[in-house]
Amino acid sequence: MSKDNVCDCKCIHRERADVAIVSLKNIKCFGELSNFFKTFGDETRLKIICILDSQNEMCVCDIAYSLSMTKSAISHQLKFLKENGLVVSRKIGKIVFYSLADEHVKDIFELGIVHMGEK
Amino acid sequence: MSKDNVCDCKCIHRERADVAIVSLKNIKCFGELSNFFKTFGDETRLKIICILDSQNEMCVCDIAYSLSMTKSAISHQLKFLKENGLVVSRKIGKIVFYSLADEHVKDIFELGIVHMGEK
DNA sequence: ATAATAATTGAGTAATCATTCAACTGTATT
DNA sequence: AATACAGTTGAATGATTACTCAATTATTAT
Repeated sequence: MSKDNVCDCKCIHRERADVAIVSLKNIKCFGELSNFFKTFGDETRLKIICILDSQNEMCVCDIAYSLSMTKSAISHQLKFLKENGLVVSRKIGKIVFYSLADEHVKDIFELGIVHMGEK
Repeated sequence: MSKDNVCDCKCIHRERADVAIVSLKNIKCFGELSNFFKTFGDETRLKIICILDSQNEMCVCDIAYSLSMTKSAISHQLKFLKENGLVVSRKIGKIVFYSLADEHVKDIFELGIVHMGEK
């Protein structure tokens, strides 16, 4: 789509739009940030986060068992979670233990729970 | 997939899995909660949230102009945002003004920004 | 009534994504 | 060396989804 004729409207509140455009320019990381939130936006991944929120660390096997899903499916999702900075892992022998990356992940997850409770 | 043979592993930490299963059972709303987070997980929607975070309220037209997108595309996303409880709207004449639904939405968005900043 | 405009809607499409399946890697045990 | 098992990986597939386009609704102005 061409940038020229992209908005098919006579903008009503030009000043407001200008403020909006400035606030958009202040944030450099919409792509990364939306990926971060997208990671919370899947039921399976959210359940993994819930599990890791209740335990210090869990291996792939335990998570798969707890969710009645295959190790493969869980491993794919853990990769997604790791790539987007929500979990970290450490390997001991054959076993890989996963845990939440930091307090922000806990905070955001728990804020979501509170939000649901208040509806 | 049958529930019986769903996890292809010999579970290593049975006690941990049992704790995990209990913590999963405590939360009734994974579907709704993942939809709530999913709404933050798209670049366009996140920009709309950013805009509404910087202004009390904005009409569809202004948002479309600010993002160089069509009113139709924005309207579809606003519908998604509204259905998942992130925005509210009020109509004045022909114009529909949208704003963030509550403080939780602001909090989660701003927590995300902080999280990005610390990486 | 007619025209103009803000916004919504539904169908269509291309892109993205969650899970499955089968093959594979790395580590420990015998 | 051979076997077993925890975990990963890539391709395939069916489902979901973001945006476009064209048509439509609701409101205001002439």
